Amino acid sequence: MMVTMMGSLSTEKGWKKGPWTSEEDKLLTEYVCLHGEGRWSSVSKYTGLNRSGKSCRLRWVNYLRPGLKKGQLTPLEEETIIELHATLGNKWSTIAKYLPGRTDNEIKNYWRTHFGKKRERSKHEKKLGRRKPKVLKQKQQQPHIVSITSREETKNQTKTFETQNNMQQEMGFLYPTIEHQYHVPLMHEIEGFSSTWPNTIVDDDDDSWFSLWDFGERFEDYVNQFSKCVMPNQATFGVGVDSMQNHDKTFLFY
DNA sequence: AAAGCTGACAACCGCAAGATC
DNA sequence: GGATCTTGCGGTTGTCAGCTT
Repeated sequence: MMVTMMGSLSTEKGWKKGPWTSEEDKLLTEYVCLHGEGRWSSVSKYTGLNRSGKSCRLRWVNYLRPGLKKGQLTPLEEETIIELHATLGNKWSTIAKYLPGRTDNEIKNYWRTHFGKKRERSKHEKKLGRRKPKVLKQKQQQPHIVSITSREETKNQTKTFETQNNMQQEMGFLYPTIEHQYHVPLMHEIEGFSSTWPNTIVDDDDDSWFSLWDFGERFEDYVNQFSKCVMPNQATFGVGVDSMQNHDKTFLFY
């Protein structure tokens, strides 16, 4: 039998589920103030809250914890997410470490909203035989997309950069773990690049994800910088030619 | 005006790893 | 050393508001 997820149902153990009330929030907040974070399974015992430890932790981490930023992500945060996802993949908690005040859940939702569904829709359209590139909503206000490299110019230039573990890094950010002190430059940290993410068209091709980006004259510069950097969990980083019809752009794939 | 669609968000689930008994 | 418990993570789904048709 299908169980309604969001309704105020109780589990077999008797835990309440569904949206939290302000009273429940208050009880949980008081508990954390007194006992600190952790010991989530004890929350119900001390507060009378009929919520599982898991549910309490999630509510605290994603909604009640002090210092959380509310509201829309800034363009810089969006850019950071996109770039980190390109290197880290779906490591939402790791990505969240670079965005103070933002939760992994929030970032995950953002990504799925802006890219996941577009991919699904793209696949759907592919089935229907009408593939069209989709311009990201946030980028539509930016200037028109400029062709970077012609199809003919890059047709036979597809190349792959193996990740390199011991490169001396000069720009970008550091991964937090000791064993991954890699340095990957963010777009805006490369001299000459805009502080905002370039115009982007998103589409999918099987299970890979790629973008068409307007790098202007600095495309090769960025590729060279990026290819010097270690990309954890990514086997390759490459440059190829857009395979979509009617598009003559260079793209990056992961 | 109503129905359908879409994006944003909150919250649950399963699983895995680490901690504790 | 094994069983159990706790915690954290990533994936998924339901709801709702706003937009489009």
